[in-house]
Parts: sequence; structure tokens; C-alpha cells
Amino acid sequence: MEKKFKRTTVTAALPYANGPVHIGHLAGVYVPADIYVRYLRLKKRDVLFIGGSDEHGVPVTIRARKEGITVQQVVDRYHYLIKDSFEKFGISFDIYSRTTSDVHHKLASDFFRKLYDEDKLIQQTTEQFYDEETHEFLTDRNIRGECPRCHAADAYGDQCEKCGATLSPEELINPYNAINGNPLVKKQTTHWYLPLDRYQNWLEQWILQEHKEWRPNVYGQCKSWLDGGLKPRAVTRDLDWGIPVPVEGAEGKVLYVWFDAPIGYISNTKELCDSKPELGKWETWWKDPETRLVHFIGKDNIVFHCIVFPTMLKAHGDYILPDNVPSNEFLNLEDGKISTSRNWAVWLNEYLEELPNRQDELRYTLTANAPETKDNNFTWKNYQDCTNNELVAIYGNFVNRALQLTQKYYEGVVPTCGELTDYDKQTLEEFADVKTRVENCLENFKFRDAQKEAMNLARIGNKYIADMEPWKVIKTDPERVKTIIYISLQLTANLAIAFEPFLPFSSQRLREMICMDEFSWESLGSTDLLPAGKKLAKPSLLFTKIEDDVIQVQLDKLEAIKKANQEQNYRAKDIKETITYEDFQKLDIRVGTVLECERVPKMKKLLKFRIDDGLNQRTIVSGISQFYEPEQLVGKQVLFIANLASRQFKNGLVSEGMILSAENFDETISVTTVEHPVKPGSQVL
RNA sequence: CGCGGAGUAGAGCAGUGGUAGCUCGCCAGGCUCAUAACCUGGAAGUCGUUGGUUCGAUCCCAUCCUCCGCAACCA
Repeated sequence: MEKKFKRTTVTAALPYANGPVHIGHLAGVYVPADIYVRYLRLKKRDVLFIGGSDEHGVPVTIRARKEGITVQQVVDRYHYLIKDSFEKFGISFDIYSRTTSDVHHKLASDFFRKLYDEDKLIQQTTEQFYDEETHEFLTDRNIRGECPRCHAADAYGDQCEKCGATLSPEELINPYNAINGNPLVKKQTTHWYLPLDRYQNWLEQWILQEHKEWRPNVYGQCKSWLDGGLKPRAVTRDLDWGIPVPVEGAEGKVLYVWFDAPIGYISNTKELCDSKPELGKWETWWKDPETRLVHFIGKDNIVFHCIVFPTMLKAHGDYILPDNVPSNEFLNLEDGKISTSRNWAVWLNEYLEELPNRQDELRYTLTANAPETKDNNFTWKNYQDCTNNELVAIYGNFVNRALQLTQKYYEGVVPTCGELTDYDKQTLEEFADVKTRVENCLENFKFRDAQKEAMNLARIGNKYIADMEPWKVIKTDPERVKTIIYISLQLTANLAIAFEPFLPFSSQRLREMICMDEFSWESLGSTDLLPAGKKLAKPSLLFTKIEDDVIQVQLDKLEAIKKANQEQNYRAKDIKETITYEDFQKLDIRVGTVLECERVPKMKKLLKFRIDDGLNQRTIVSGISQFYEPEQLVGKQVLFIANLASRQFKNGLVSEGMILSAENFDETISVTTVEHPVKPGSQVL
């Protein structure tokens, strides 16, 4: 398969420039893409790694309106923030540009125009909801109105949250703009559509027959789309932000963001090649059948990269098609879905500040838990474990052992290699096997497994040193120790190569320690990477442990975010049905003084109170022990319902009444009390 | 009622129609060159339930149960 191709164009999904990037982006797309590209470069293959920000579409305009700044300011801010984060994480793009560039506007515009001129697009006029005040057409989700079924006042255009009905905007009674409340009218609008249905047969052949090797999640999703029957898809929108539709009479219309964004891969390649002639013509990377095109994306992008974009390329006619589209599932954070708006994420820019120089630790953890086959979970505890138990204990420690021994015995000079024992040879062979396995994994986009294999090299090294016991042998056979250390050092040098795609920063540092300038994937497994007599630099630790308090800070931060979200989402509950004064009079609410208060054994939530109600004493049980220590409440005056029928608990405990408490937004409980002390038994009126 | 995803050792995850595997954790032993790191060994799972297909199912089919998500944005 790979022999067919002379070069590879690798693209990574264009992140949307309306917020910073987070660990989900990294785990899903950019780290695997970067590993792949670094690997290909190490193999001396021709490869370009293309990225950029996606800066068009509605959400950036909404964000700009919300923050009171221009759309350009929004995309500028996030484009540079994102670009910077990627750079600092070692995502080795050959270019990271943006879809607001002139090159892109022209190329996307020409692309559309060619399809238009050749009648590859169809034109349709439909009626859509329009806000006459803001002069905009609204998307389903931004339309609200009365639900036709349950008559809830504020159902969405696509669904009523109250009764769960699936709706279309047309069904809503009195539709209005969800953002500003303006009434909506229906208005005709004309758009251009990409007739995917015309390509149905071709797509079925191309994907279902010719690309059975695609990942199951990708293949499966494509199949389900194809089985459902493709329909024409609009490629233009009524908006004022984007690339103007290059057709007469199309004022106020722009290319749909999903039409222009993937063309951004091409534009950015062009921008790169135009500025670096040594890379050849950009067309070579997009039109030569000997070029292999690979798109790295997240699962939400599958349909666009496997169906829509290939159809666009096919319709255009000049372009090659993707050879593979490795897509990952999603990453969760501490069991919760990552969310930009709820701020539930580990933002890369914040990580870089709070945990400086620990990019490789995150890259490692994300790859070790990569959501390749199903959604996975990122936890800070796991991050700490990966770092301390694997990077530090296995990899870092092996390197340190080899280098320290070299310092100790040979003043940091690589010793000469004597005759190899069978065990030496066996160890080196294992090393070569691992190389093959890593390659197989990487060629098949199994990054999680590939990294695990790489880590195996360090395990082999640790075992080798442990089995050889050079610190013992040095006393009896110093010549033999030279060979042992020589081999250990060669293994170390090999690790620098093997980990380069995964952990570029520590690989770089390791190479500096062992003064290794040149390296390539092909030399992985060889035993002469560091010649005898070479003086090595002074060793330092490759990785350092992450202490509990560092992790706790991150957990506390997330906990605070969770709380803030709950508070933000708090809405007082609806008021209950009206009751009469007579109804109210039936309730006998009194003030009681807490005489005793204690936990109830085996009942987690319960506190048992002894209350002075003015006439007698009574026992009341209340489920608030998570929020109060019993001592805190003794002596306090609390409100309670005095005439509630008593209730018996399983263990025989009887509660004679109910203490009134308020439940806060975060489900914490606050007991009610009185402003000034009153006699026990006072009525609450 | 619904849709999607998931249920495999204490935790996190692989996996396959034919004696169940990895990492971490745990226990025991070894070692001391090394960041209390490393090496060896061990315990621990009736692969969610119940049926079915099969010579044989963790893997196929069906049923049921449980958990998570199902506004927008987003990989």
C-alpha cells in the first residue's frame, strides 16, 4: 500500500477560532497527527503537515456580539492563542494558517465558481424564518415558540424540552427569535446545494468497497449515512461573515463554513509552498495521484471528511481523494463531557502556564488513553500515575541508571564493546522486534499501542541492567561491565529515536545529554549509535515526579468550575399551585430549641434531634448530616412542622415532625432559624 | 415510549467462536546502579442478567437490568 505513494499530505482538523484549544482537541486529533508526521519524517519520507484555524461561521459572530467586539477581533485573538498552544506542545505543523487569509478566500471562491460554472451545484429557493429587525435568517435552534403539542411557551425549533417532542420550526406557534425575542416572518431565500445524491453510487463504491480498511467507527458511520440515502446539502448561507458567494445576485450570502473550511487545507498548502519553493508546487501535494492524503479528525467530523469534502473534490475533478481518515472518539474529563461553554476542560494555554515544561507528560497520558475505539476519560490522577509510574519510573529511570553508571565508572565516556553474550544478543533482538511492532502500529494508526511498545523498550533496558548487575560484576570482571554499559547506552540512544514521535521534548533533551546529533528511524535497533570513546554530557533527570498537591490544585480548580456552573444554571423552581388561607392554617409551624443532636448509626444522612417544643420534648429525624456537625446545632432554635404525622424509619426510629431547611443550588442544606431568640413553641404565622 | 454509547480482576482499558490479557494498584521475595526508583513471583474476574444459535460463546442473536450523554458550542 505505502509503496504506491511518493509523498503524504497530512491534515489535522481546523479548530474553530471561538475559544482556546483543550486536551480533547489534542488527544483526538493533534497528538496522533503529530506522532504520525514525526514518524514519517524520521523515516525520511516526504510529508507536509497542514493545519490552520477555521474562522468563519455563525458562532464567532455570536461571540463577537456577546463580547461587544468585532468578529475580526475574536478570530484574531483565538487564532494566535491556538497557534501558540500548538507550537508549545510541539505539534509540528509545516504551516498553521487561517481561513481569513487572502489566499484562502481566493481559492475557496474559485473552487465554488468552478463547480457553479460546470453546473455541479443546484440552486433552490426555500422559505425560512427571518427577523426583519436584525435582517437575518435564523437556524432551527435559535427559533423558539409555543409547542404545538404541550403548548409550553418556549419550545425550540427542533425540540420541545418540556414534552420531548421532536419539532420543526414550521410547527411552532408564534415563532420568535431566541436571542432577542423578535417575532419572525417567513421569507424566501435562494441557496446553492451540493447534490450529494448524484454521487451516492460513486461514494458507495469508493468507501464501502475500496476502503474497508478504514477504522470501524469511520466506516460504520459512513455506511449508515449512505444507507440512509444522501440528499443535496446547502453550501451557502445568509450571513455577513464569511467568503462571499462569487455569483452575481448573491449579495449577503457567503459560503457555508463547511464548504470553505476543508478547502482551507488546500489554501494553506498553497500558502506554504508559495513561500517555500523547495517544497515544490502545491499542486503536487493535492493533485498528484502518487500523493497520499490523510485527514486526522474527531468523530463529529466524519461525515464532512468522508462524504462531503470528497464529493467536492470529485466534483471539482482535479484533486486526489483521502486515502484514510483516522478519526478518534471523544475524551471526557473527570467523567464529564468536555464543554467549551461550561468551561469544563483543561485548556492548553492554562496547562502550559500551570504545569510548565510538562508537555510530554500530557502528550504521553493522552496517547496512553487515546479514545481510539471509544470515548475515554482523562483524570488528573491517571495523569499523575502515567507520569510517575511510567515516564519517571520506567523510561526516565532507565536512562538515568545507564548514564549514572557511565559517569561513575567511565567519567561519562562511552566504553568499548567486548564480545557479546547470548543474553546480550537476545536483548538486542528483542529491541529490533519492538521496532517492527511500533512501525506496524503506526502505519495502522494505532498510536496507543505504538506508544506502549515504545515504552517496552525501556522495560527491556531496565530488565537488562537488573539481570546483568554491573554493580556486582564490576568487582569481579570489569571488562565485561564495559560491554554491559555499552549496550545500555545504545539502548538509551535507541529510546531517544523511538520516543521522538511521541515525546519530542524529552527526546530532544535526551539527545543533548548523550550528544547525539543525527538520528533516523532506520537506525533504530542498531548498536553503534554512540561510538566508544564518545564523551557524554552531564546527565540530568528526564522526568520529575508530580506530587499530590499539584494534582489537588487542578482537581480543586475543576471542583470550583463545577460549582460555578451549578450556580449559573440555578433557576428558582416554579411556584406551586395556589392554596387558601385555610390550607395554610392547617400547618402548625413552630420554633423549637435543639436540646440534643446526634448522628444515627448506619444511616449516613440522618441526624436525630431532641427538640423542646414548649410543651414537651420530641424527637425529629432530619437528613442533613452531610452539612452539619451535631454539636453545631445544639442550642439553636429551628423551625419545624409540629403537626406532621409521625413517621417510622426502618430501624424503629420515629420522627415526630419535620425541621425546615432550605436547599441551595448546589444541593447543600441550610437549616432555618429565627432572627431573635423566642420561647420554644412559638408559632410561625 | 425515544436516540446514541458503555457494562471484562480494586481502578483504567485491550481482546478473540475454542485453556481470559495489558497498565497501574495490592501481596511476597530479590536487588541497591537508579527519581523509595528497578527485577521476579503471586493473589484477584462465573468477561452486567436471563434465554437462544453452536460440538463449544466473553465474543453471534434476543430479552432484561444498570450507568453515562442527548441546548448550543465543540475533536
